[in-house]
Amino acid sequence: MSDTRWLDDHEQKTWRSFLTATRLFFDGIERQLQQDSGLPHAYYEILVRLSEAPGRTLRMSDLASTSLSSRSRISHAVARLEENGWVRRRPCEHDKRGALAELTDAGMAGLREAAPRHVESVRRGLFDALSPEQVAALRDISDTLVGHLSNEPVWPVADDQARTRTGREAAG
Amino acid sequence: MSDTRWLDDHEQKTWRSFLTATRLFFDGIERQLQQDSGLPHAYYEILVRLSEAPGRTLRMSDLASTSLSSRSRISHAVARLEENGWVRRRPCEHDKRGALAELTDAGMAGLREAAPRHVESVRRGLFDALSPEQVAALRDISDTLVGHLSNEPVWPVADDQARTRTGREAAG
DNA sequence: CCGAGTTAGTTGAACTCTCAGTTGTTGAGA
DNA sequence: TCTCAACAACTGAGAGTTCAACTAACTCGG
Repeated sequence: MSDTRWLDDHEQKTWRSFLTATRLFFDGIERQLQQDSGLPHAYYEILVRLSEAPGRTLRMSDLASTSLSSRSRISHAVARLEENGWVRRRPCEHDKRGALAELTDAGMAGLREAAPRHVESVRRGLFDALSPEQVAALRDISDTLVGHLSNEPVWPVADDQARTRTGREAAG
Repeated sequence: MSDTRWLDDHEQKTWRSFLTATRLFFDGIERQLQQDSGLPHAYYEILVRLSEAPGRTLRMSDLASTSLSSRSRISHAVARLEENGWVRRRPCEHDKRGALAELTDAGMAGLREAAPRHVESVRRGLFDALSPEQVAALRDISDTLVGHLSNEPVWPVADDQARTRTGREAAG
C-alpha cells in the first residue's frame, strides 16, 4: 500500500500531457468521423479491416482480434452496420458456429467517401503538428508500447475469455 | 476530393501503431480502474481535480474545462458520484445559476484508496516500458500536440458552445 | 425596468460498450 | 455413441457519453 511507486514530478507532467494530448486528438477524430460519416471510429476501423481482407470478408472473431475489440462489441457493431447495408453476414461453411462478415459494395463506397476527410483529420491533428523527428520518435514509442502491452497479459481482455488475473497480485 | 493528402507508408505505420498502442494502454487503465474501484477513468479524474482545488471545490463548468469534458458529461458524472456520497453539490452564492461540486471526506478516502493501484498501472503500462529518452520524447510530443490542438479550433467542442466549423472548409 | 441574447447547468433520448448469460457447435475421451 | 468441456457468436441489461432541448439566471442596451 505505502510502497507505491508514485510518479515523480517529471513523470506526472508527462503523464498528464500525454493524457491531454490523446484525449484532444481522439475526441477530434471521433467527432469528425461522427459528423461527416455518422460512424464511430471503431466502426470505421471495422470497415477498413474488411476492405483489406481477401474477399472483403472476415470471420467475426478474426475481425474482433484485428480490431482489438471484444467479440460482443463486434456483434453489436456488425449488426448496426448490417442494418445500414454496409456489411452482410454469412454463415461459415466449415464451422457452423462461425459467421462471416462481408463488406458490401455500399459499404465499400461509404468507406471510400469517409476516408479522405478522416485521413485529413488525422494528418491535421497529428502529422502536421509534429516534426519528422517527432514522428519517428512517436513510432518508436508506439511500437515499444505495443510490444510491451500485447505480450504482457497484465490486463485480461474480458468477454468470454478466461479471467486470469496475471500479474496483478504481484503488486498488490 | 482527389487531392487528399493520403498517408505514405511510414505515416500509415506510425498512425496504426499509435492507435494500437493507445488503445491497448487506455483499455488497460480503464479496466484496472473499473475492476479495482468501480470507476471510469473520467470519474477518477474528476475526483483528482476536485482534490487539488482549493476547498476541494470547483464550479461545474471549471470542472468541465479542467477535465476536458462537456458540461453535460460533468452533470451526469457528478450526479452519479453524488449518489455514492463521494461528491456533494452546493449552490453558488455569487451566481445563482452556478453549482459547486465538493469532494466529500468519503470521496477523498475513496480516491486515496484507488490511487496506488491506478498509479501502478500507469507506471507498468507506460513508464516501465519506455526508456528515459523515450519518456522525454513522449513528453515533448504530447506538449506539442496539446499546444497544437488546444489552440486550433479545428474541431468544435459540442455541448452548448457555438459550432464554428473553422478550418474544415479550407480542406473540403 | 424590460426584453433580447448569453451563460450555467440539467435532463432525456439515442447510441456504444461492457459484462454476464444463453444458444448452438465442435471435438476429445469414456 | 454419448458426454462434456471448450468455443463462436448472439443477446439483454446496465452504465457512460453525446446531442439537443430546456430552465433559470445574468447582462446590457434601450
